[in-house]
Amino acid sequence: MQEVLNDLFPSFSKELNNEIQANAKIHSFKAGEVIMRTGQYINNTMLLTKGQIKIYREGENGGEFFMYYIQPGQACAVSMICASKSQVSHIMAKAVDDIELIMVPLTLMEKWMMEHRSWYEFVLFTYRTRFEEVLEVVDSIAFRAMDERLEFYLKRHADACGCRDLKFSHQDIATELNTSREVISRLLKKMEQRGMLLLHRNHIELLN
Amino acid sequence: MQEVLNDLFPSFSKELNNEIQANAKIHSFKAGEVIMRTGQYINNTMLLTKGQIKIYREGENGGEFFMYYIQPGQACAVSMICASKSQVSHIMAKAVDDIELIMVPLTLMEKWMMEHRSWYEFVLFTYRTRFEEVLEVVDSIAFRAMDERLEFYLKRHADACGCRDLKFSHQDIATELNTSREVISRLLKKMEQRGMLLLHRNHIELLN
DNA sequence: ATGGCTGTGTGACAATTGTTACTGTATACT
DNA sequence: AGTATACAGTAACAATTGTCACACAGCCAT
Repeated sequence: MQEVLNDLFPSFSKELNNEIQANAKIHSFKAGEVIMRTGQYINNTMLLTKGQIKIYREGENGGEFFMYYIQPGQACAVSMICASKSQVSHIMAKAVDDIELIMVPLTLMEKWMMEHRSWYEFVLFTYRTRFEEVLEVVDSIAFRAMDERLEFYLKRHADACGCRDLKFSHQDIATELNTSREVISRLLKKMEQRGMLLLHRNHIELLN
Repeated sequence: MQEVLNDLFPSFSKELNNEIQANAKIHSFKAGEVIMRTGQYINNTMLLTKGQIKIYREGENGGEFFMYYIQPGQACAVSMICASKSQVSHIMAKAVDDIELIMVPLTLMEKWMMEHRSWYEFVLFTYRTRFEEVLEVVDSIAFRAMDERLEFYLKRHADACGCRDLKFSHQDIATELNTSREVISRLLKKMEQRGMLLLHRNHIELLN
């Protein structure tokens, strides 16, 4: 675990690393598993060490609106914020691929805030970047029409996987943008005609 | 100031109150003044003691999308998050009426996190509630059509002022929801026909 | 190969939202 | 009082988005 921590969380102090190794547990989830449900009580802060997590906001009618990715070396801001009072989660987290994460009990999470400057800074950095990311999401839905939102969506996923080949069906995208498949098909077709991408079955190839 | 602190921030410890009185400055703004601009550097955390503040997200084309209110006894979460590294603001804050606030230099804000448990809890509480509030905003635009968003908007403003008479023009509402006046007029008219409210000039009276 | 399933393409249409244009009416100002 | 201005109502139309219906192609299992 020492190696993983040094690699992915280089800002953590030696003492903090020792505390983590002494107290935290490693969990793993299979691809597609739901890690945290809306309404579930949160008792741990999670540090992601392997794989990717997607964070969704759930609608009343079963919608799953995509908000952001969590990458290795990052933490779940919601689990940190809620942790302080064993609050209920307002989001849903799903494993994209097989993942591994370090679970820190909330009591320690709080204790370390006082004792370890590097932990304090990490937590605040996490808060800040997630807040900003959610603000960008607000932007995209408050100010932009579906065509631009789709571009924004594709771009973020390409950034997340670091590749130009996205393995989604049109229905997947429609669900995560809370619209219908036909709308996505139409808009993708237009983007293909403009030379922005190539469409394949279950797979979109970004150009340019 | 002691009295104001006791009244509006009852959770603060005596020692914290003393520190605040020794180090913080009181500022005031007139109704309608912009307190913080998008892109502006943040060097202070702000505690509101009088009046109300509205927080907006600004669009590229000049839109002012309303996100939430700050009430007396509350703080600006963005200024706390950004403060830690003198970051740039991603939101715009405007005084609704004449306001007064306590300005805390960011260096102290950080120092107190370590030294005063009541400050630490206050900051985390602020983060958490704001994050949740923004998530609700995401909900409203991601999952709901304009009629429901308008209801949500009116409800929040009625809660904020604690009254059933909202002194807005249709244009005000349209701007803050990033739509056009005609759309708001149409929807308000329908709501009036359903007996949900009464329309007057520059003034909407909620019923029920 | 056959049949069944999922994913995609498309047309037609409905509903919502955005835009333009033009009223009239209340309010503020001189 | 008379004028200018901001506000509100509304009709007509455009554009976008949502819904329904159906065709067809690729893939998998038998």
